[in-house]
Amino acid sequence: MRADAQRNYDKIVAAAAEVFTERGMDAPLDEIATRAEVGPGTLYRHFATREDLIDAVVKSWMAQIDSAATEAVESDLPTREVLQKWFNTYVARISRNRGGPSKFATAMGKPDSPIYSKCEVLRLANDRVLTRLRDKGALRADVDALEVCRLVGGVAVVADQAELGPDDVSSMLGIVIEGLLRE
Amino acid sequence: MRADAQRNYDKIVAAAAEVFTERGMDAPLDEIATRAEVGPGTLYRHFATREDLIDAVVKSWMAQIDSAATEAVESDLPTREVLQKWFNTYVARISRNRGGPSKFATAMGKPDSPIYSKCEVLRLANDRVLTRLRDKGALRADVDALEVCRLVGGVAVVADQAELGPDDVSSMLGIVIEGLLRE
DNA sequence: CAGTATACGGAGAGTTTCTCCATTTAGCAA
DNA sequence: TTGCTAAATGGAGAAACTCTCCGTATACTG
Repeated sequence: MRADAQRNYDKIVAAAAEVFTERGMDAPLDEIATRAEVGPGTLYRHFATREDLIDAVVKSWMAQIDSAATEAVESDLPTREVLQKWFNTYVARISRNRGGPSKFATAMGKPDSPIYSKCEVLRLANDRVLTRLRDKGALRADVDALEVCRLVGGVAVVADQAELGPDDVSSMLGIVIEGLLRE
Repeated sequence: MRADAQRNYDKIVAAAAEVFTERGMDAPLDEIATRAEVGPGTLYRHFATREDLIDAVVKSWMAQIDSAATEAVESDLPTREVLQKWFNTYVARISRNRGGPSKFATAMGKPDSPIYSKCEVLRLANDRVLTRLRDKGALRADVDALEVCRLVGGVAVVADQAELGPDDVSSMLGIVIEGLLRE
C-alpha cells in the first residue's frame, strides 16, 4: 500500500471512530470523509460499504471482549453473577455507538457480511463462557452460543433504540439468565 | 372532513398497507403516494410522519392481538405451551412487515410516539396474559409486562433483521419462557 | 529525474424526504 | 343553478445522503 494511501486509511478510521461516537453508526459517510480531510471517492475506495468501515473501527474492541470472556471463564463467583457481569459487558461493548447493536444483530450468522469475522469473535467468546458453565453443570444442556448471542443482542438492540438505561438492560438480562440456568 | 380528503386518506392507507407488505415498513413514502395516485404533498398533509401512517395501517391488527391474548388467558394448557403460543403469535403479528418490529421496539414506552397507543395495546394484552399466569402461581412474581414486551420485541427485531425462521424464533422464546416460569 | 502505476478528490447523478404555494374542487348559501 | 370560499390538491424543487467516474496529482522505481 502506498504511503499516502495508508495515511488516508488511518485518518478515515480515526475520523469514523469519532463521528460514530458523536452521531452513531448511521452517521453520514460524507461527514466522515470531510472530518478526515479526504474526498468521498477516497473513502469509498478504501471502504466499499459502511460495514467495511465499521469492521475497521471495531477491530480494537475485540481484544476487550476476549479478556472479559476469559475473566468470566476463570471466575469463581456463582453462575448467575458470572453471567450477569459477562452479558452486561457484552451489551455495553456492542452498544458503544448508537446503532451498533443493530449492525451486529444483522450480521450475526451471515458469513458474507463484512463484519462477520467480528461476529464470530463475539460468538466464540460467548461459547467459551457458556461451555465452561455448562461443564460445571450450571446450565441447561441445549444452550447454543449463537442463539444466546442473538438473544442478548436483541436486548442490546431494544435498549439502544428505546434509549433504555443500564438497569432496564440488567433486568432483561436477568430473565434471559434464569432461562439459561439448569432448573 | 371533506369527501375528497376522506377518499384520499383511505387510498393512502390502502396503498401503504400494500407497499409495506411488499417492501417493508421503510419503503419510500413517495412510492406510497404514487400508488395511491396522490401527490407527495397530500400524503404528508394527512400523515405528518411515517409513524403516523404506520399507526393508521396497523390499527386493524390490534383486535387480533386482543383475541389471541384472550385465548391465552382462557387456555387450560400448561403454562409453557400457553406462553409459547402467545409469544409466537405476538412476534408473528408485529413482524408482518419487514422493519415492523423495530418500529414497535422504538416506540414501546415512549408516550409521544405516534404509535404509542398501539404499543399500549400490546403491553396491556401481554399484561392480561402474564397476570393470569402469575395468579395461577406459574410465573415469577416480579415479571413486568413492559419488560417482557421489550424482550420479546427484541427477539422479533433480531429475527426480522437477521431473517431468521420460525424455529429460531421459537427456541429463543423458549429461553425467555424458562426465565419467566416460577422456579 | 523521468515514467508509470497508484491514489486522490470533487463534481454530479440517483434516491428519498419533506415543503411551499399556485391551482383546483367540494360544499354551501342565495 | 350559480357563485363564493375554505379546504384540499399535487408537483416542482430544496435538502440530505449515497456512491461513481475520471481528470489530475503524487509516490515509488530504476
